Amino acid sequence: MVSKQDSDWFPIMRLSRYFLPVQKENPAEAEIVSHRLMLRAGMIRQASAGIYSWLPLGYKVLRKIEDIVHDEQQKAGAIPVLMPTIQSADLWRQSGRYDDYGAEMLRITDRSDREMLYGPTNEEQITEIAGAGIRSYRDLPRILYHIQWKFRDEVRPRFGVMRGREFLMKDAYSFDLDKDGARHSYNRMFVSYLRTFERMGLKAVPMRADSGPIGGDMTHEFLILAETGESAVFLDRNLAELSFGDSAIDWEDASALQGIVDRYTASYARTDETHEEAVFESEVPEDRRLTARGIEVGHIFYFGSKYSKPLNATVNKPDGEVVPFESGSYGIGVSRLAGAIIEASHDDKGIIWPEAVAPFEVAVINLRQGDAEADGACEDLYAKLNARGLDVLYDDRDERAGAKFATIDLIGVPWKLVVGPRGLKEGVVELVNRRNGETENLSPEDAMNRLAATYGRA
RNA sequence: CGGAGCGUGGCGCAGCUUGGUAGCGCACCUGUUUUGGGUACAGGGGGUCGCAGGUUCGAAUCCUGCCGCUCCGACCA
Repeated sequence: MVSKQDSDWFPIMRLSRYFLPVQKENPAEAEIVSHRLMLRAGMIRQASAGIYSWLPLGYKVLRKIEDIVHDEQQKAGAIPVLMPTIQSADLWRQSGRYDDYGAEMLRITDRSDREMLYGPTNEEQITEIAGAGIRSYRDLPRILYHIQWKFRDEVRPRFGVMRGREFLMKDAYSFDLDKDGARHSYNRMFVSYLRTFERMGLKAVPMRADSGPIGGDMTHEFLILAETGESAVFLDRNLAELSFGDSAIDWEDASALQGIVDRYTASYARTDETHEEAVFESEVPEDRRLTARGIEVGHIFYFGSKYSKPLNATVNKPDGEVVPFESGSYGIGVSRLAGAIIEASHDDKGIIWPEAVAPFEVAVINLRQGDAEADGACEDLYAKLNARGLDVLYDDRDERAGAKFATIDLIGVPWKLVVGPRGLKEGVVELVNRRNGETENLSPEDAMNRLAATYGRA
């Protein structure tokens, strides 16, 4: 488990002083459940088509998702950088994509009539950076990544942040001397993705992607299984049951990584784009054939010297030969994940956040605001939970119990600590699990210990 | 890009056909009441009716143009 994040950025919170514009009614424009819930829970507000502001609650979730992605990228050996959103057209002319990319690319001219663009992706830019900074085979391999806003002028933005025009993406780029090295880098990212999504409480399955003009087997999409997914997916049920748990990984051991990748790619798993029914039926026994829907949250591919060649990003080999980098790129839709997690985890009351990405880890609910005993007990719990490193929201609004439960359930806090005069007379508070509704009456101390243990805090 | 539709307080909507100076529910404010899963009553604040032009004594309503947004389909983290 991650430790409580960024407490300086996200100070402890009591709801009476927070900014949480929740709505009782469904916005008319929101068709899918994650979009509806994000609007109702006050996570986002639309600025224009496919462009959103992230309000405090949504921003907090986004940051928690980012934290996990950062952590897993770096564990896998990738190095963080930050490239600009605005790029010069020149680089894109060199790679030949300035004309190829078409209307999806937002083009801008500055005051000197220079042609600029709001980056839809960063292959050109990172290749230029790597080319300038890496001269020798001794400097390889390297994987650089950043998490940055992208803009793609989609013809039809929809589904809230699931397909916005502006979106936050983690994109990593690998640089290797040869194809074997590139495969190792590819496998690092492959395994990193499995861990990343698993940590977020998601079941993401790698599926063979359309390899396009480059060809080869080194391209996979990672899809979360969710009823409302955009793509139909076909897979061996066994794949959906694989998991890492806590097992350690030796990222430098190329053959070990290859073993993991092989295990996850041994069984049939494809989207409707590459699906072949005959192959599906011959490779997967009938009782293991799973047909479902999925949301694409990651995409990795190897593209060799597609960019290094035209951009002249080269490196010296031991024998003095000068060769272009062998590269791949590896994307995770960070802002999309916020929506995708909700698609995969909600009920009719609202969002059910997996603990690792929940905006708040526990909500203290005061059933009788203004009652001296209840107020005192809540303040005490609030202070102590904070001191123990838990991300706690105290619902201290002067509202009835029902309104508090409705709000807290809507915004999906995984645990509720329910405090009222009645329970306090017996010396207990209620610890309620959002997902299954299970309730336990515990002493305040026991309840806090239980929460700390759940989140791996002292 | 092809097809359909919608813009009226923060949200959900009615009013438009048949022009007469804007209404309902939620939310918000005040008071009373209530208090262990969205209390009840009373009072109240808030809207250039997307924008511009036109017709008319008078336009949310009719006409023209523009802008914005959504949905279905083809394309993508």
